[in-house]
Amino acid sequence: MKIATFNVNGIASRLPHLLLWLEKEAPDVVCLQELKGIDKAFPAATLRKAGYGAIWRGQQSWNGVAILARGADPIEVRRDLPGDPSDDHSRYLEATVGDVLIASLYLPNGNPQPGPKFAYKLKWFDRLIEHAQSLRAAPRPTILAGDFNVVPTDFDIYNTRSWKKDALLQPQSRERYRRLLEQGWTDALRAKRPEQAIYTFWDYFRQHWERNAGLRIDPLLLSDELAPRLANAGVDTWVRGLEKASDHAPAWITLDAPRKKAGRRPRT
DNA sequence: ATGGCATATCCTATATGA
Repeated sequence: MKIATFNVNGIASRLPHLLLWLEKEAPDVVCLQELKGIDKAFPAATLRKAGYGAIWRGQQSWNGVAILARGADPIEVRRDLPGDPSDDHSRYLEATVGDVLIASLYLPNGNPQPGPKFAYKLKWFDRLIEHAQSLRAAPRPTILAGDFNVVPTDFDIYNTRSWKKDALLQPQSRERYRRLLEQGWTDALRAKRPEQAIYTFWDYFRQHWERNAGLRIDPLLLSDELAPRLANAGVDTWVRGLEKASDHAPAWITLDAPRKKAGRRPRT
């Protein structure tokens, strides 16, 4: 089973890339972020023709998240992060696909900092930590995937020099990410490739892609029911190299089939 | 300290992103 997350930076502009990638890599479940369009503009029929059922929560111009499933329809569990009824950004969507609970999330960027946007980011992060804790309380295979807008450590960026004051590297952001992981989530790509420089974002400026000057900000977090099943993990960097690409590339994991429960084996 | 580029929209200009 292959599960991926991809910040498309505008699904209308990126639809050709999305379809090409789906066809080539055939992920079973996909979390999308930054749809940047209203619900009515979501290309559900086109994705259906490509073999994917979908749920989505759009928004005019900004944000927007979706969950796709190959040959299946994700069953929506929630479309809001709890904790602030006044928050109307489309940044969180949660569904079940088979026996897996999966969340597609787009954490606020938070720049410039300090300021109201950074305060919103930290508050949103606190709400995520609280909700994630409640998810951990249930014994169910769970994945949190998306654009977390945090560079977890200095190893997750090509060079910190011009990013020291950026919201993505602030101690407050990193401390929250660490606190989230401490609940018992496994950062799949880092767990699988502890010594490797892995990036999922290369900004459009200053030829960052050409220089592989990237950031790793699109993780997939696994609950402890799933961590032992982690088989492989990677980034489809070829998508970032396409003409008119998103500034993010899809990140993915593969999971082994669940182990048969001991004692349930039929006698031969 | 600024800007480089890309996207979307109330589009010869502005807001947002990371």
